[in-house]
Amino acid sequence: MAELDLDASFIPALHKPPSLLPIAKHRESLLYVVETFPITIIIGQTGSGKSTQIPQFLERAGWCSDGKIIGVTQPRRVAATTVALRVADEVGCEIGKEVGYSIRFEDVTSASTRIKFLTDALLIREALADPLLSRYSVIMVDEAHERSISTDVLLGLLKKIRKKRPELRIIVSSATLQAEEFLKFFTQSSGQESQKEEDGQPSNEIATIVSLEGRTYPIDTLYLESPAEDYVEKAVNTVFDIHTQEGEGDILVFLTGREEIDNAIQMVAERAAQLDSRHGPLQPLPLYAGLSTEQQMYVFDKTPDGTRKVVFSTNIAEASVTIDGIVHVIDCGFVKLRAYNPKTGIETLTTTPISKASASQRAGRAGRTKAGKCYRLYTEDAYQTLPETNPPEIQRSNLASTILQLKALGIDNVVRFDFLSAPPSELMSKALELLYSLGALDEYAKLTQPLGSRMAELAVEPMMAKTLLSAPQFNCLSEMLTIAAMTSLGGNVWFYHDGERNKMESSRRKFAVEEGDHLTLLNVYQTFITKGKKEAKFCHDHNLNYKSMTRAISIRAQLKRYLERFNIGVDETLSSNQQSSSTVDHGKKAEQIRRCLTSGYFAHAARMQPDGTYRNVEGGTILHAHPNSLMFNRKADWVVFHEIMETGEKTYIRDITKIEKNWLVEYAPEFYRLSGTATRA
DNA sequence: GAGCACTGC
Repeated sequence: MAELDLDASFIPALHKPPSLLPIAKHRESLLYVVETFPITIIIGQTGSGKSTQIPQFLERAGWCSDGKIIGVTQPRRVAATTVALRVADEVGCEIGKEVGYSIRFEDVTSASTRIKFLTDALLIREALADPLLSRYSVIMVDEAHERSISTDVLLGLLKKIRKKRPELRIIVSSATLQAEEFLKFFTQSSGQESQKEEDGQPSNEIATIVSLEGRTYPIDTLYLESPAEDYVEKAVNTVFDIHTQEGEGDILVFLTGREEIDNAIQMVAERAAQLDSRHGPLQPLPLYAGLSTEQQMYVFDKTPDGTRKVVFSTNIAEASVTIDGIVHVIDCGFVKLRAYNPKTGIETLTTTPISKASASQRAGRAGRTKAGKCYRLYTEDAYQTLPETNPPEIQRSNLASTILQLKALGIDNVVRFDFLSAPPSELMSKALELLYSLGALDEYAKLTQPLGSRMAELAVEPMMAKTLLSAPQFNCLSEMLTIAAMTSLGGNVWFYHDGERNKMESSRRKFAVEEGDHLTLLNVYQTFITKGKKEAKFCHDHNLNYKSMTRAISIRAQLKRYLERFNIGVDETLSSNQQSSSTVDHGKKAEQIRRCLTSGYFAHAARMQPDGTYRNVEGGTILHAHPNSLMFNRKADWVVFHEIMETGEKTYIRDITKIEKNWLVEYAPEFYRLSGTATRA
C-alpha cells in the first residue's frame, strides 16, 4: 500500500470508446489543417479526446513514415504516463513499444516507439543534446494554457527551431481564452528578424486555430449575495447546507492551505456530531501535497452508501488530481501564489484572488460524471473584477536556472529570446548577476566551460549545482550528493498525523546534528539507507515521508550519473563508515561540508542577532529561522541557508547551516568585496 | 516562540 503512488491511481474519468468521441468526426479536417499549416492551435474542451486521439490520427496518416516520431508534451509526469498508457491500450500495443513515455527516472520507450509522451521539461533537456529536436516530425504541446516556465520556454524554442526546420509540425493545445495569444505569438516575427521570414510564408498561412467541442455536463454556478467575512466558516456552513438540502454526491472545497484545511475539518467534525440522524454521516478529508501518499489515497476511496465525502483541498485538485463522483464544488476564490522580488531576492507566498480561468477550472471539477453545482464564496460583482488569467510563472519567478538553461541551449542573447511573455528585465538581470557570481557566466555573460555548462546539466538549482561541483575540492562529494538530493525534496521530508506534531518533533530531534539542517538531512538519509534498510516501516516509525525518501535515492543516483559523465568520480567508501567515525573525524568532515556549502550559497548568508532573529547580508530584512529548522531555537553567528520565503507577515529561512564569517570572503571575494556588505550586518 | 500553493529536470 505504501508503495502505491497517488499519481499511478489517477483514473481518467471519461473513458469512452474512441469512435464515440466528438473528435472522431473531425479527423479528416484536422489532418488537412496539420498538413497545411506548420502550426495548429487546438482548443480542446475537457473530454474532447485531443491528447489521446490526435497523435493516433497523425501516426496513421503517415507522419512517422520516415523514421521520425510524434512527441506529445505534458506539464506533469502523471499526465504523461496516464495518457500514454491509455493510447497504448487503444492502439493495442505494449507500453514502451509503438507508444511510450519518458519522464524523469523513467524512460519507457524503445527503438520501435512512434508516439512518445513526455514532460515538457524533459523535451527541453533533449534539446540540449539535439538542438533541432530532429527526431520529431510533430510536436504537440498539451495544456499550454497553464503557462508553466517549461511550456513557455519550449514554445520559444519551437518557434526558433521552425525557422530551421520548416517541415516540423507544431500543435499547441490551449483553453479558449489563450488561443489568440498563441496564434499571435507564432504568426508575428520576433522584432529583430522581422525583415527575413525564412520560409517567406504570409502569416495567415503559418498558423490557425481549430476548436473541438467537448463532453461535459452542465454546471449551475451560484454566487453569494454579499461578501463572506470568513470564507472558511462560510465554506463549512455551505457544506452543511448542501448536505441537508441537496441530493447525493460528494463535495470538493477549494481552500488555500494546510492550516485552513485542518481548521475546516475540525469544524465539520464538531458540527457533524449534532447533525440530525436522518441525514447520513459526513466524511471530511484533507488533500494537499505535503501529505504522505497513504494520507492522500483516502480521497479516492468510495464512501459507504449514505455517507457523503467532503474533500478540503488546496489548488492540487484544480488540475493535478481528479476525484471521481464530485457533484458540488465550493470555491473560496483565493489561491496562494508564489512570486519573486528581484530587488530583495526574496520569494513571497501570498494569498491572492484567483483568476477567471481558475474559477472556471474549479467549477469544471463538478461536472465530470453528471450535472453539478459550483458555490462561489464571493459575489458576482467580485467575480467580474477578477483578472482573466494570472501572470505567467516566467514573469514572477527566480529565473536563474531558466537563464542558465537557455544559455546552454545556445541562446546567448537571452534578453532578445522570443518569449511568449517577456519577463521583467529586473528578473533577467538578477538571474544574470547570480550566475556570474557563481562563475557559470563570464564577464561577457557567456556560459563558462566546463563549470557553466555542467551546472546547466545538473538537475538542481544553480547554487546547489555550484556546491556539488565544488565538493571534490572539499573532499565531501558523496555527502554533498545526498544533501543535494535531500534539499531537492522541498521540505517534504517529515509528516505527521493529527495531534502527532510532538511525536514528529521528537523524531526529528533524534536525527539532529549540531552544525545545522544540511548535516541533519545527511544523517536522516544515511540512517534510512543503513539502519532503516530503505524500508517504509522505518519511515513510518520515524515520521519520515517514505515517498520522499525513495525519491531522494533516485535523485541522488541521477546526480551521481551526471557527475560520472563529467568524469568526476564519487568515492562512496568514506561516507559508508561515518557511523563508526570518531567525534574528531565528524568535526573535520562537517567543516568540509560547511565550507563547501558556503562556496555555493554565499549569496544566502545571514547573521544571528542578540534577539535570536537573523539579518541578511544587506542588513535590512528581519529573517526568522523557520520552525522546521534545527536552528529555530539554537544559537548561531553566521549561517548560510537554502531557501528564503516571505509568508504572511514574516520572512523565513529554511535549511540552515552554521558557517564562519571569513569563509564568505574566502570563497566569494568578489561578491563580498564589491558589495562591501559582509561586515555591515 | 510557530509553520510551504503547485509543478518539473
